[in-house]
Amino acid sequence: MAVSREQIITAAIQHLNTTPAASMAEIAAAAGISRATLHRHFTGRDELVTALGWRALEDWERVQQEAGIAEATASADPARLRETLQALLHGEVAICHEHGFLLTEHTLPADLMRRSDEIEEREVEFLAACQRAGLIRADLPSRWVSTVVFALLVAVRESVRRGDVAQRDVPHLFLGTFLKGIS
Amino acid sequence: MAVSREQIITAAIQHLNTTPAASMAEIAAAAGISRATLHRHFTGRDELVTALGWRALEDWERVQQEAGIAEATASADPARLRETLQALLHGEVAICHEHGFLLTEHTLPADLMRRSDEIEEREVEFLAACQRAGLIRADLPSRWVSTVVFALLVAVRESVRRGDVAQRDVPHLFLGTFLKGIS
DNA sequence: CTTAATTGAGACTTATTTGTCTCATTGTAT
DNA sequence: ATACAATGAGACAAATAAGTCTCAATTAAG
Repeated sequence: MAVSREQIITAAIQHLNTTPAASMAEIAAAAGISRATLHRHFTGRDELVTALGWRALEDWERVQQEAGIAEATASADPARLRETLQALLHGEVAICHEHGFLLTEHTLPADLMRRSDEIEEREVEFLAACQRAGLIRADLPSRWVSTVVFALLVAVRESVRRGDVAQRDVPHLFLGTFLKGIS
Repeated sequence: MAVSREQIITAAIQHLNTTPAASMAEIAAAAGISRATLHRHFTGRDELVTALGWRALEDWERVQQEAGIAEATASADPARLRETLQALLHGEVAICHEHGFLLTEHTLPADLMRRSDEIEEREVEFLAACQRAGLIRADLPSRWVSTVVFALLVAVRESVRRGDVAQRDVPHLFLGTFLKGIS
């Protein structure tokens, strides 16, 4: 049966998450296709990794949209912001396992990075709205809060990978730690 | 002038932190020595990276010892534990900038990983003592707390690298976020 | 000053990976 | 059944980096 481009991307993400330095041959094998076919879909490794990057951004943006952060930011309504924050963080926990490998990639094209900055910027603005609404301490730089979210997702990823915490406990631990800290 | 093995290690750490995929030639250039000399000190890339790993563990353990976590853990004295926790976290913030590149290395030898586990275990035990003393919430798994520390150090690293927060604000942000969360 | 050790520069081989190409095979649509 | 498209397998060249070696130059020690 034919393996679609999207399926290749999915398989590549999964494999690169466990083996970030995998060769094209390994990735092809992981996707269940030949190396030649992989090269028919993606000119080279760069194009493949770039495609994975765009997929990651799509997922991230989808989570933002499904949570409705733009509308919540505009509304400035504390109750709505709280709901949206919950939804956003839950969504991000759900997808964080797939995109950790991007941390080690340093050859991503400028337009992808620009898009990434845009999406992050939207999140920073949302978090700033949460701060103005009193949901998040106002004495912290919004960008720091955003980076903390990102870092805690790294913690989630690591913990699950090592088996320290059960997958189902993760959202609760994550949210609790994020909001209330550890003391 | 002669460049010592320790100096090479230091230079290699600094360079690999900005360019994790650097070749031996690049590392040699960064250390100000020739490729041949680099190979006289380290049989191969593996041996070099392993040496960097040991250096990182040394630094980590030194921070633990200077903070005195073993004694504090044994004492079970809340006041002492609080002091020690502060010292530990400050020390770890100070060294976290140097060892981020290890995240992308996957060829570290078993004995190094074992040593890493030992040092981490000591930290987990210390954090557990902090929990028993009421400094840290007892409803969180100690290992999760340990991973959160690690993750927040990632956030510190990222924030400083991107220039989002000033270096001098970092310890305060880090400690505040860790202990009290963001709400 | 002389000698020994260390280093730098560069040539060289080897290994790995990438990217291209060909051709036989498989699967599918008409 | 036939023709067309996609795939798999493998050969091949090019690129990159690792690792080894030699030799001249530099440095340090006596």
